[in-house]
Amino acid sequence: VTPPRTRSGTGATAKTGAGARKAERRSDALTRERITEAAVELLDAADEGGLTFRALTQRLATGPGAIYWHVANKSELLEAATAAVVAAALEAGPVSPPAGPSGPAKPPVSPQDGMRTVALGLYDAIEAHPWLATQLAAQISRSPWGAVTPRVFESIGQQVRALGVPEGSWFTATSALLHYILGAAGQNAANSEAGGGPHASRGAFLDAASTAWKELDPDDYPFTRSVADQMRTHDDRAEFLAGIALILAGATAGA
Amino acid sequence: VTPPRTRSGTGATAKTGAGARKAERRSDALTRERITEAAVELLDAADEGGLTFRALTQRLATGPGAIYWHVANKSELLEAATAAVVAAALEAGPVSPPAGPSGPAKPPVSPQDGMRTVALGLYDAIEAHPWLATQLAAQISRSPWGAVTPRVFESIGQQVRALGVPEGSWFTATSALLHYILGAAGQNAANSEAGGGPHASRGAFLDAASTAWKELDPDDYPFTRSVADQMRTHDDRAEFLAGIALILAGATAGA
DNA sequence: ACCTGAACACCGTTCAAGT
DNA sequence: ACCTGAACACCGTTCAAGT
Repeated sequence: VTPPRTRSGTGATAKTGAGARKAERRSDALTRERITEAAVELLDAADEGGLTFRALTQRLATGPGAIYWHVANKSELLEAATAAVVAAALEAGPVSPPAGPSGPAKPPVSPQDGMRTVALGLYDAIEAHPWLATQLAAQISRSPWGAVTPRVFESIGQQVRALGVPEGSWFTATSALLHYILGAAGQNAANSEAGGGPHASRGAFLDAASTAWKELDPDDYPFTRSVADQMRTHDDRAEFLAGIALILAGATAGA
Repeated sequence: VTPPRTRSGTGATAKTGAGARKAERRSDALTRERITEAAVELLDAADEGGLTFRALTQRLATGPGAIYWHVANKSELLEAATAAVVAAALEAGPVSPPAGPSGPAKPPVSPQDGMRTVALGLYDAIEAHPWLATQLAAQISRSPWGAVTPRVFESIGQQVRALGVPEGSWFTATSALLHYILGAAGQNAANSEAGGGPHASRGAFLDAASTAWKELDPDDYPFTRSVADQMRTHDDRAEFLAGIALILAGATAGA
């Protein structure tokens, strides 16, 4: 009575129109991968609340029992969706994991470029899948022994090491970078999401926030007011990378 | 037909036994503060999932309609609970907000101590209320114009300024610190929570994680394996402060 | 082995009705 | 103005039954 535990696929992000797709083909068998793929699509379409066993059964043209045969419960499904998206985001990075039987030896990248690649890979994945930041954070703190945590930690950590951070600070620096990446990218994703379109009302969103900040009480909020413009005018990607650079400066300074 | 919008109280964390309390007194009127207080208690007792309108009505000895008269919906209730706990955590800090008609002038604190006080205030609040990290992160990214975001941002930012960080880096440094604090404290809270007791099986939790990390494939996970011990043996509070110091070192270095 | 779908115990929210 | 509580539309999950 043990369900099959197939390894989670890597490329589970099949792009489709955001609209609800009607029940379609169902000639091929139901697999853990197909379920995970559908889960990712539902999460992308309607964020957190979009993933429902009802919606899932409709999209896959089955009953809930069929899904529960492949997946233990909803949180396992969320873990699988997270793992799939993270794997896809990280495999393009400079630390490509299995590497095969030694391919044609990629050109070496500078440590700075390596770090940027990893950080932006996660940044872009979170922008494409806004639910990812929350899920990743939850999974990392809830089960550090899971598959996802070491995968992310390793990718960042290898860059930390390559950049010459002293060994005593490896854990601290990697943790700081990890938390910053998730937090900043998550915030950016929320900004991008506001208003539906990827860039439609993003400016309006930031304008509203900036304006609200400038209307705060000058006595209680002098700092926030003074920084309101800095927040509205910045380029998000550049700002994100500036944060990475700032942390790395601290990590290599000896701390 | 507009419900009253009383200002959210500051000290809403009334400590009570963790067990479910039976329906009690109900002589006094229902207020937004009393509802928020009960919400915080339910969240503390059973994390995220513990806050339910059913549980809330039972604890307050009312029907759901009564609660909906004071509070628009569940997410507003979560916002209020977050705001109350954050206010309590921050009011002890070095930047005490209204300050009254200039009291007896507190002894000046060094910028380093000020930063530590603010950071540890949030750290402790998150450890006492593990749901806080997620809620705060969600609220900060979803509505930067809300009441909570500027409150937290200001507290951290004033310390950043006091520490002599160049103005061009204020926003970046404050963001990095904020995300680090939420992430690291959230992770610590999850560790503490594992096993119910505050310190009961925390060691076991970290041991399990550390052991799992050391059993990873040496080819794919050299870095994670090498820091497995660093993660198990560290003192959490010291590690947390080391992260703060690391980011500040980067921020003051010129970045 | 794999799938079906009715059923169960919940949940947030509404709203006519009371005081 | 404030509260009651039945009702609604959902949700995750189970499980006897089919193939």
